[in-house]
Amino acid sequence: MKSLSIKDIALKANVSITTVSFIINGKAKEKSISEAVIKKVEKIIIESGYKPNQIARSLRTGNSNIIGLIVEDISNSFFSKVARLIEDKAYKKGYKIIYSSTENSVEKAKELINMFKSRKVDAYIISPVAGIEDDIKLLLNDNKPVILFDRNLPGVDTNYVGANHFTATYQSIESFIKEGKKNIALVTTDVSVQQIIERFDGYKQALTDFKLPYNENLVLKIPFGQAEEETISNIKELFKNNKIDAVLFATNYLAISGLKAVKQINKTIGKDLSVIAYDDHEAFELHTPLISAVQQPLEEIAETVIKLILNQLSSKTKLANQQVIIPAKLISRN
Amino acid sequence: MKSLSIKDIALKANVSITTVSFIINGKAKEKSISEAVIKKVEKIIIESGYKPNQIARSLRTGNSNIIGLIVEDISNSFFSKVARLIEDKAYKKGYKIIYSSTENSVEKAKELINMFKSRKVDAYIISPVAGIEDDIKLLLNDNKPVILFDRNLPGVDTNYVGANHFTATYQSIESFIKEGKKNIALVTTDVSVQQIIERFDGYKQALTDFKLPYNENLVLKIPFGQAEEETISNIKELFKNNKIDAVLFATNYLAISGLKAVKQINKTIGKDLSVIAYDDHEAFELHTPLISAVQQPLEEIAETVIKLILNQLSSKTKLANQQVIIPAKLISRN
DNA sequence: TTGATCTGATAAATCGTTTTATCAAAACCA
DNA sequence: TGGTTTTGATAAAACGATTTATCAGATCAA
Repeated sequence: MKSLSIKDIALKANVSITTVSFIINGKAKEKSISEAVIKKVEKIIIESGYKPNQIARSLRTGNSNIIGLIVEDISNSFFSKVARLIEDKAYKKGYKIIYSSTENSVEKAKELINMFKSRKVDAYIISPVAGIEDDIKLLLNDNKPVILFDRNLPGVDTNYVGANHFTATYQSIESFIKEGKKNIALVTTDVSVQQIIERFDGYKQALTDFKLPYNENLVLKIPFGQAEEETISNIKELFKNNKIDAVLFATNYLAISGLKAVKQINKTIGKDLSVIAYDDHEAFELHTPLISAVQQPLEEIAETVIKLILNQLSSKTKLANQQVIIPAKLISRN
Repeated sequence: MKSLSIKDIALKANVSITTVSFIINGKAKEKSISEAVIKKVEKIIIESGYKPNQIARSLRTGNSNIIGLIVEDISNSFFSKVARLIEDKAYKKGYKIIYSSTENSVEKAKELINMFKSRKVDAYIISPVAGIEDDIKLLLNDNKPVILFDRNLPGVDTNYVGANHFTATYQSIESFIKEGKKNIALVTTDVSVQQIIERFDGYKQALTDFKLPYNENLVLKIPFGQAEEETISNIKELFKNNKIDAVLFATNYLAISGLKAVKQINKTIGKDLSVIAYDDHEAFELHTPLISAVQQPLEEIAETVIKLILNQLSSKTKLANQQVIIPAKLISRN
């Protein structure tokens, strides 16, 4: 059951391999192949169901029509939704996406980059972890388009698409304060990636601007990858040990654990406790009461990422790097 | 910035390309290469950071160490979670996964299979749509391992891993009946894939066995891919036009839409309306009241899929096809 | 001593494309 | 007419690995 090669087609059509190749690649006109030959070869290709071997093609041309997408965790709904949108849009332009999760491990991220590199992907979309700056610089030296998204990597000069995490966080805290809240907690993760830091900074800045004291006991940093039960018990501790009347969760999975924690202790969300989650989730629209959330414009992020990539892939000259900051918006569900 | 090739390494080490290749592939002993040469070449490889070009390797060997995973929709949490588990497990065995979504389109599914085929993936994990039977048979003829999961394809003789949808549905309906419910609705989709049909059959069989009439007005089939607002309004209609005291949602996203619908009309889940969702979701654990759900054992499914694949990849002879049915369990959260 | 086996290594074919260089014949031009 | 350009097509090199066949010299067995 060997699959057909261009050679078989050439044989059947009684022309050379070169001719077939030109026809396949739409260079027939340019290379002045006669109409009759084009027709004949095309007919044979269709009838035989011949599909060019992409591996051989990639080996020769050095590109693959594949874009590599590296995210933190494909099972997180934020990433899976963005991935799906990116996939759709890329697909329409003839590009395929292959994705993989880093789980925030520097080592795995490096391995993935190497894997993609040895597969000759044409471009990279990366939600990076700190520590892979040099690997990314290598890609850039290699003239491969690299778009960072969701979080930037200070020290790497490339394209970035992300939401305005600082402002969105600031506004969330501001809204708590305007409700009259005074003891505002932040539940975040311990990974030091830029978007998490920005969220932390937005929190602190809002407190300062509105003349509330910053109390580090109200900031809980959950280790990334920690089992959920432990996270829930950490959060219960937080509430037990402190007087808290509002809480911002810096990621949607933390908010989910947090809501479970709140359920287990005797707190009711509403008057005595306000909650905002960062990154929306179906659960928040269904929760009783509804949970407010900071919503990143997924569609717009995906669209921008793809646009930047395609621009670069189609331009022969190196384009100026762009930093696209897209506003995130607080969806108040009170 | 050309990347290094095996030729460069051979040159530097002053040996032949063949020798380097043997060393890279661990055949040095077998091919009786001297210890000294092995050491020298390995040193150069490490120092130079040489990584073999996988494309060239694939072209020559015909395989890729890549497994293709085709799901219905990667942004559905059931699939993204299974995908992530499969990815982890495959990764540990040196295989990479590339995934893509079919969106239940026959055409897109065929295209994806072709894309994977022309990339020479070593094996296929597919959550199929009806209509791609012939394409799958071609893969099998080609001696590529194919594992169907989540839903089987009658008429294709290959491996299958999935939950016992019939029994789980039957038990769900049975539990409604034991609560004393008499007007039990089913909200499902219009796609005629096996797992959906099984769920439907389980529903009907349970009604029959417990001597309840089957009323087709109580079965709502939502077109796949329909906008959520419309789904919600369909479900509201269902409740408006019928006396319903229990409802089984055949997928988690339908359950989410359904819960939103219930929220909008004046129904309260509890005494007057019981709800079970098929496939669990974070939202159900947080909902007030808690929502019961049929939980598929994701970990076990992923584990079994990978095991079947690896067995086949490592065995030279064709193994007998296996149909692994894993029990799904009803998590009662009342 | 001679033929056989082992040791250590390599040259060259191969995988299936794309692309460059080349060529013969026809058409054009002055 | 003879030189130049166009037309229509091809042969062969290249991409970067793996693998088969081959080889010279050393060792061994009888």
